[in-house]
Amino acid sequence: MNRAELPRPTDAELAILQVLWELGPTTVRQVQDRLETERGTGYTTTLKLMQIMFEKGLVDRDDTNRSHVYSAAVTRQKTQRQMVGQLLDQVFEGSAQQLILQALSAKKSTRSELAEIRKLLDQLEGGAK
Amino acid sequence: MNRAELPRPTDAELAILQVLWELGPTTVRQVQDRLETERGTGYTTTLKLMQIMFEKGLVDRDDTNRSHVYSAAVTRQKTQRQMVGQLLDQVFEGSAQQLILQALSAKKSTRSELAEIRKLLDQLEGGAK
DNA sequence: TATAATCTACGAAAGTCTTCGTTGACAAAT
DNA sequence: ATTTGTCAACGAAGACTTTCGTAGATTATA
Repeated sequence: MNRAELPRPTDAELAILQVLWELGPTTVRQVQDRLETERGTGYTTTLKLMQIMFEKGLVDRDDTNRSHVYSAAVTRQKTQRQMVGQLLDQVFEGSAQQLILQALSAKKSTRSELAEIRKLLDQLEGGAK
Repeated sequence: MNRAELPRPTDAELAILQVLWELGPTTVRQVQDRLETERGTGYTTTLKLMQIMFEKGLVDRDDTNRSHVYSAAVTRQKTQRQMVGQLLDQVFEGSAQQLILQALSAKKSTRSELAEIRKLLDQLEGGAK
């Protein structure tokens, strides 16, 4: 079991992780094709970043074929937890409510989305002390 | 009205902003006294950071006295909004619900805190389409 | 007044992040 | 078989971040 704490992904690394999370195991080329439109960076930039991410342990790599196949070594959920936790410490003084308030105002939610959150609250209320 | 988009504060800058938000206008020395315990950095480091933040427009400065008095040029709320928005884009695919779910699981909330969130949902439901 | 303490300013070092050019290996096309 | 295209590897440049030492000015103290 690897319990070593992985570093927080940088901005460029997160963009790559997003693609890996969405597509599953893919080559640099596939990631690059996706990022080129939204980031406009060159192929070797993406390659280099993914190599660095491999060294950091953020991605796994299958190099049996000439085109190496990369996959995320951290789950989206774990990364979400890590970054939310840090954000709570850095700008919310640990107040989850304040964060939730900002999240709700940052992006207008539909009625059904609000209902889902309400459902979530119902579930949590069973376990809250 | 200054509508120019300010850069996202770095980690060290956020630590300083936290102090400025809490104490209001203060000197470098006061910020440093607060940060020394939790960060262990020297005085000139804090000074330099605050000078850089002034150049970036993240803080204001009153230099009428020899000890300059700094104050946050960005509100905590605005910074929260900025960082939550970015986090939503970077790791939540824009889903506020997912972020809220993680926020709730990242820090156990009490029953009364959950009730407050519920109240907030009630308010929002008036305006949701 | 002389000494010590405190402050700003400056510069630079060390680390990280992002970018890309170049090279050499390998594969595909002609 | 030669040419063309694709890939990983490497190195390095440039920007940014964080750190601190040193110098010079100002204030406080002895």
